[in-house]
Amino acid sequence: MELTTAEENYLKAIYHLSEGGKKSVSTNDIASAIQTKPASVSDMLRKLGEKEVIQYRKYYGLQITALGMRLALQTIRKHRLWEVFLVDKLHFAWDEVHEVAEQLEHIQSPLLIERLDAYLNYPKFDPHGDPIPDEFGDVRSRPRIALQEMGIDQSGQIVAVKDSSPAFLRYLDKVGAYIGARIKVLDKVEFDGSVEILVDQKKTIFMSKDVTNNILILTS
Amino acid sequence: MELTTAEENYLKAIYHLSEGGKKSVSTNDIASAIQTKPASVSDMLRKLGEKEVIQYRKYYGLQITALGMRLALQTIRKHRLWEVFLVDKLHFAWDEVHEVAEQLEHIQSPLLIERLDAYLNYPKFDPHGDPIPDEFGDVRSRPRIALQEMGIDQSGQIVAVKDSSPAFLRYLDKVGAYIGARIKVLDKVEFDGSVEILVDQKKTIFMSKDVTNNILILTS
DNA sequence: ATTAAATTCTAGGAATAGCTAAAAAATGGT
DNA sequence: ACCATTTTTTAGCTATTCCTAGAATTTAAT
Repeated sequence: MELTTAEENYLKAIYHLSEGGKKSVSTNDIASAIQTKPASVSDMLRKLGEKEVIQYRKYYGLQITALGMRLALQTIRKHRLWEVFLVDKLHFAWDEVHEVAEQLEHIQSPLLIERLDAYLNYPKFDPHGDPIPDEFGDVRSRPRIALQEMGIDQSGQIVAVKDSSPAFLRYLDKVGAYIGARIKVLDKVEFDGSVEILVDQKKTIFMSKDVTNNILILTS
Repeated sequence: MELTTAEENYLKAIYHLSEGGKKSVSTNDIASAIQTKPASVSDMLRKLGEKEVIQYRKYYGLQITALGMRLALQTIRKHRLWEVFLVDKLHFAWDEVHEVAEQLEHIQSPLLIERLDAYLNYPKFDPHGDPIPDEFGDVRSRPRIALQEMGIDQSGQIVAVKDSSPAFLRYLDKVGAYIGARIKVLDKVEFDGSVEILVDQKKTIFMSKDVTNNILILTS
């Protein structure tokens, strides 16, 4: 079963909104997620329902089907593999990859993705630390906690960011807090929640609570 | 000025047909080149005329403008760079690259192409030996002759193929006549026009006239 | 030069995907 | 339980790009 580019984008948004912990996904949510109008969303939901990638009951919510899940994960896999390519091979910055990957994810060629995956050495996480589903849609996610939740002397590795806005990513780059960096909590300030951390056993930096809440750590 | 994917494909076809030595490009030619109906072509020509990438007079032919030329060469540049990527990096075979490159060429990101070009080490020719235009649309083409036209003892390098059908490309791969191979003509058979050549100073192979007419050589 | 054949264009229609405006249904406050 | 607000859907339009059928124009043949 083939999906158009627009359908793939809707399905991906629906998947992300479903995973986001929300019990039910609303038409308005989807509309603002993909920058379109609710009326257009209604139209598309009907179509996605007919294609059986979602179960759709008018005025009530929708539920993504097993088929829909599989297709969404395929698109997400492609998106994240391309992001790895752009950053690792073409030296794009974190904040430059998204819109290009958004286009590349719609290229249709199973062989291409297979070869790209091999070429990148079967990466398990994208540059933002999000897991890359395998060809069957299986995602191996690791238990992660916010840097803010860590205790003094606890150490781990930066594996993801919650906020991936260009401004935030640029800040992280500047202070050397890249995905994969090994960090250790040296001190926490009670008063404002700011944290002092050691990065890669050599550089000490301070981060505000706003920042540490947005950095996810795989503890060790 | 922005072109849609469909417009880019028409313009590219028009460019190729114009370069093909034809004095004027017909609606039928375009239709068969891009596998569509003449009626659809007429429609599109009107639109391309309005966008001033071609000069179009109903019932008489069309002429590609300087603007159209520049845009067509940009698309061709992208197509050929992607082909190099697919073959050099992802180890695609000659006959597997075309349809994927056909999709990749429409990705819009000047930065991507700039980085890809650098990553591939600024290649001047694609895997079929066709020249890659630079960012300004300049093409440095080399004088090439058909293998069939070479004399005995003349040597050179395979730089392109006229017929790039999968069957032909597979045949070339099988006999070891890849793009870039250095060859020397050992003998020519008067009777049927077949040619005996030495490939890379080690392997001797026979090729029929049909084959040698489709292989282009940069003589040395 | 006139007619037949081929080519090319126009008209009208279908599918996709978006929009606005307005109707229908669900939700929330009192 | 009712009414107002919010959410969602439907209806009707627009634009793109393709199609078929048929009309207009050019070309080729006698």
